[in-house]
Amino acid sequence: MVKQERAARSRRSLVRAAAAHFDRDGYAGTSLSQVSKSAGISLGGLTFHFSSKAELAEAVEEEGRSAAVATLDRLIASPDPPLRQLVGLTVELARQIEENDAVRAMMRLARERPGAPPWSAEWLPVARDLLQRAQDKGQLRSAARPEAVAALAVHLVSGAEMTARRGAGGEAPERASEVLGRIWELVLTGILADREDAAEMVPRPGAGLS
Amino acid sequence: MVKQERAARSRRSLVRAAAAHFDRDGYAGTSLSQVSKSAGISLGGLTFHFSSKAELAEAVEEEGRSAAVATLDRLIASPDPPLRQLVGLTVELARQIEENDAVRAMMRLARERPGAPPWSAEWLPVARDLLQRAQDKGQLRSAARPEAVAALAVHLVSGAEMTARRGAGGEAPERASEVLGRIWELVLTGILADREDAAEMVPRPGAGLS
Amino acid sequence: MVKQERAARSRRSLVRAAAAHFDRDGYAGTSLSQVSKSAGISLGGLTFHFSSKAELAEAVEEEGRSAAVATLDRLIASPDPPLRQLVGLTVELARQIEENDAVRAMMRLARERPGAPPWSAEWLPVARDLLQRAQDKGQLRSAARPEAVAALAVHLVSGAEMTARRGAGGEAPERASEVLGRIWELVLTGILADREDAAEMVPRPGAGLS
Amino acid sequence: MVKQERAARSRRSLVRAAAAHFDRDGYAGTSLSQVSKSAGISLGGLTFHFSSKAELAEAVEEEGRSAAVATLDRLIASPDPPLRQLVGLTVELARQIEENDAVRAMMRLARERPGAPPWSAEWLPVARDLLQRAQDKGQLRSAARPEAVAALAVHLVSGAEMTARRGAGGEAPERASEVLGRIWELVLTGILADREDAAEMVPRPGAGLS
DNA sequence: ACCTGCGGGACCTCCCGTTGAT
DNA sequence: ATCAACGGGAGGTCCCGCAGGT
Repeated sequence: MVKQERAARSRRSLVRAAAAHFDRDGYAGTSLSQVSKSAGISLGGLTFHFSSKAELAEAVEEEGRSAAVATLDRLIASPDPPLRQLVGLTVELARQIEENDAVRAMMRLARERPGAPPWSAEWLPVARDLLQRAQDKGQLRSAARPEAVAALAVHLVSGAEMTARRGAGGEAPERASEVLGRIWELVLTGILADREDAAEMVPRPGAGLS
Repeated sequence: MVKQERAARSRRSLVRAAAAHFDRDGYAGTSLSQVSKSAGISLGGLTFHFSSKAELAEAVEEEGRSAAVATLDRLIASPDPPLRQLVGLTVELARQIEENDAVRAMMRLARERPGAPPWSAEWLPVARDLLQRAQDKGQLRSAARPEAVAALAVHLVSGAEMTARRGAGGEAPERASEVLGRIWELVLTGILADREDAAEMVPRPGAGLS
Repeated sequence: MVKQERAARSRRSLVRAAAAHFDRDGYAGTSLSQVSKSAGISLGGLTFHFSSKAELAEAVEEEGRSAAVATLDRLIASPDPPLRQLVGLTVELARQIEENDAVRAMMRLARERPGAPPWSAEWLPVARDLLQRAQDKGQLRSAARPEAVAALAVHLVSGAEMTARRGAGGEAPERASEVLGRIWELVLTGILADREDAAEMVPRPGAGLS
Repeated sequence: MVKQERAARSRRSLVRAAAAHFDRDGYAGTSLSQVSKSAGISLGGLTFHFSSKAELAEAVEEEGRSAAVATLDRLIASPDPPLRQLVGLTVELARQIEENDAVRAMMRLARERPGAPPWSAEWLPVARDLLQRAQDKGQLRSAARPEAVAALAVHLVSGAEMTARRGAGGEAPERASEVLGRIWELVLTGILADREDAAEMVPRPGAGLS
């Protein structure tokens, strides 16, 4: 019993240390010896818990993923209207990205590891569902097709991750979640003073350099 | 003369091969021997041109950066209105990201290498200037402050990079630049059917989980 | 327990093999792969015990130094008169130099490695002390100042090292310690038949080519 | 003609630079690129003059050797008595060792390069001859056999080299040639106050640790 | 004839991820 | 859960050709 408790604590501290390293240095840039040193566990001990580097990375991914989906689950349980839920979902995600090493590590690992499923697969279906319901309730402009808004959401979350990652060393620690909130206000109502101009603002695909 | 020509060709093929590897595997995940093999140049030859991995990475960054700024320079020379220029700028950037290994590699390296200036420093000032002029001409809604729109643009370009990167292995080769175009159409005119609802869609910062 | 024993044996055989190589080829001329091969330990195993070449060299130096000072300690514990102790000290040192790879390697490494303290610092103070006592007891000629005799001892030990080193490959395996003994007999009593001639035998410093 | 002059100058500056490096870092520790940089000649140029590192080392050895034998030749032409010539010979050698990079490099290379003839082969015959003549003239004590004195001379020159080499970085730049002079004064007349004690000062060979 | 730019591999030191013996 | 050892590359350097210009 006591042994198992100690083992669980070791495992947790290994995952936590690994998350920090994977987040900062990526998969290839992280060495197991660094992780074991940060966690205060011998390299042999690390091997006992995770028999390979890939396995450790998967544990970190799992940790981050579950933290993120826990947030999602809490949010979609709220009684808010669907569109607000979508916005809240991305903003909360951004907050997790800012504050949780494992979440950032998970996103980075999902990108860098070959064959891993993209992280957006976890929440995109939810987002699409919310948007469908928003459309059904007439909250969306007719031109705003759910699929396009979902793509927008993906782009914004990507941007939030970059903002959070860069902000760590910058002098202006602007919070990614707040930036994202301001962007949503903008996006929801639109940028143009005159909506009629929109058509000629976007270059036609394949048109080359105007 | 002949020598210099051959040297220049070798150098170029090294940079090209390195760009592909850095793009795919990142800085730490790329080995010089792989690069030299891909380029068909011996490791000694690589060392002659680039005395360290960091130097090679800098050359790749420079290559990608100059390709990108060349595109920017061409765009801002057009007589289009500023807002359209901004949209075109991001869309053309996305196209470069799709098509040019070196540009993708440059963006990735700029993130992964410590101490490197963020790539957005190159085009953000231009974007801010365009937005200021758009505001002066009354093209922006009063609520759309230039700084916020610039932040939006950064997020969208980040998202375009991720889209382009993921698309490489996916089954749906959706072009990042086209996706970006559709997103801009959405964003310019807004998402909400009723603009009055915007205020209550975005959670107040610091409010926690609503 | 058994593990630690095996580890100690591995370590020792590494140090022994390294001593032979450092002695023969010097610091820069010795490669770790050669050492690991000679010791019958894989290169990775070597790295486990000594994380760098410098660290291995230090272990070899320490090994040789301790062997030498052990000899010194045994000698100065004898009841012999001081001058005889000094002679015995250099002769025993010469014997160590002949027979012990680590001692030779230590002396060579102490010369070749930048920043390392010269080996003579270890025994010169002892020699000076012996000479001072010899002078106090009236065993030295008045012209033989302790400092000068100490310098002579240093020269002779240097010469013994060279003799031992060259002898390894020569056809005349003359033992350095025996040669040194004969030299001391000579030096103690002097070379000249007529001591009065000494003054005009040595060129005055700064006189150039007489 | 002009070409050849320039070539000779290049060659000389290469040898000079190489001497400094070989002296400081030894054969294995010296890289051709460093030498070429110090000499201000391209690496290809170096290869033109010396087609291999060994060849360059031989040129340096030759340079140092000829400088040393020139000194010897000048000395043995003097009308001094033989013993004084021997002393002068070693002292002048020490002076060369102090002042001439190539001489120091030559001595080091002669030790480090496998198969090279020992440098003492160059002057030992001369020394032996001088000692024989000194004995014939009755200048030596009967116990001072020429062969033993020659061995002493070799030891002293070895010691002078070490003194010169170590002195470079020390705080007391004591000149090797002056130290050697004082040692000779000592050695010529002897160290002991009472010559009768000599027999019991030197341990019998093979006696082990007294 | 003299020198250089360019390129080729072999190797070196160091580190990494992993595995048995205990 | 550890200690000890392994083998495979990593990045980097080295010594050396060889085609070509001056």
